[in-house]
Amino acid sequence: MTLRLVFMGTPDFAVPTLAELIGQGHEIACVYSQPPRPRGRGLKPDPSPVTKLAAAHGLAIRTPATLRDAEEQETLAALKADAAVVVAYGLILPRAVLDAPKLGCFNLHASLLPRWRGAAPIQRAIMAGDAETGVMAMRMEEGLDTGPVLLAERTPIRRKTYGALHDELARLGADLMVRALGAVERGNAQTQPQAEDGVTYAKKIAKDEARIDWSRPAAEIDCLIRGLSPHPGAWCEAKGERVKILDALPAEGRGTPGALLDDALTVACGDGVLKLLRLQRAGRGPMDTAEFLRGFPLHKGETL
RNA sequence: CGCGGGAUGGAGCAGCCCGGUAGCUCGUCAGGCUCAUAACCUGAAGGUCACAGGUUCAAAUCCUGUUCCCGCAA
Repeated sequence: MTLRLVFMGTPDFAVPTLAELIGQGHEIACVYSQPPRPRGRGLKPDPSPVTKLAAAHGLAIRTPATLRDAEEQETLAALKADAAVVVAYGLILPRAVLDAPKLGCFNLHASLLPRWRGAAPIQRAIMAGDAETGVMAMRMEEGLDTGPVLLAERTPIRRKTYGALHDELARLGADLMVRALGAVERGNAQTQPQAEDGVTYAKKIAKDEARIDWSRPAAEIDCLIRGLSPHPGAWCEAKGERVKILDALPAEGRGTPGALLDDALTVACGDGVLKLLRLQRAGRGPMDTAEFLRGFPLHKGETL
């Protein structure tokens, strides 16, 4: 039993799902992804992670800048797919596209909807200090992440970083989507409308959000650091140099916000203190506190 | 050619501008000391200073090219 699918996705988060669908033996009629954009050092155009995986498997690839024009929609409809699987694609799907696949379009979203609809659900959940998050497979509608849910999987956030949670959810999501499609294929998929209460939106991360304001409570800064680690990385300035903080642990204590309370990178915050555990200087690799201090001495009394 | 930083014993760095015996903080090993709070003392091993050319009596250090890593930006 296999389905004829169209896959739409772009970043690393979507890769495990595509890989799993290929592994399951589904027929991938075409893979849609964002066009190669100038990125990285040198601003050289680089194909998206999904594009690379699709290319490695010899799959048909399309990278339109938009799905709004009729010609592109006809091309899609001509594929006569059973279903479309959409994971972090990055383009709005117009009605015509949503209606093209026989069984519909299904989306994988990395949050416990209706909380954190939108672009950066994993980061926002951590930054907000949520106790748990998860992934959901839903049937797509025209609204932004508003469709009825088929399956969900939860996971506690604890002290996970964005990077760790991202990878975990990408794996859980891949498995979830395979199961959801299985139900769809058998015709016994159950869907449940999203709750009307508790809707929040996960806005994209703005660059000025990544700068640490030591006058904020330690617990809040801790969430900011984990939510942005390792990318793009919360940062502060030390000796006029930009330093990313990749991991830290809140503790008891008090002092002038930004002040170092010892020789081991314990920083005073607006409420409580934060022990910096892993950091990275511009141009250098990430390193633990002890290593960092050997090459970049910071002492009690200095201020970040 | 978007801007910029970096490559030095196992780790993190200094030295490079003002060429001339390779240094610091750790780690490792040996011995000593001490029964303990990331201990201390002594000693030792370990580096073709990313790679390839060039300049020079002499290059980690100056010049040229190459490779790799990273920050910004997107």
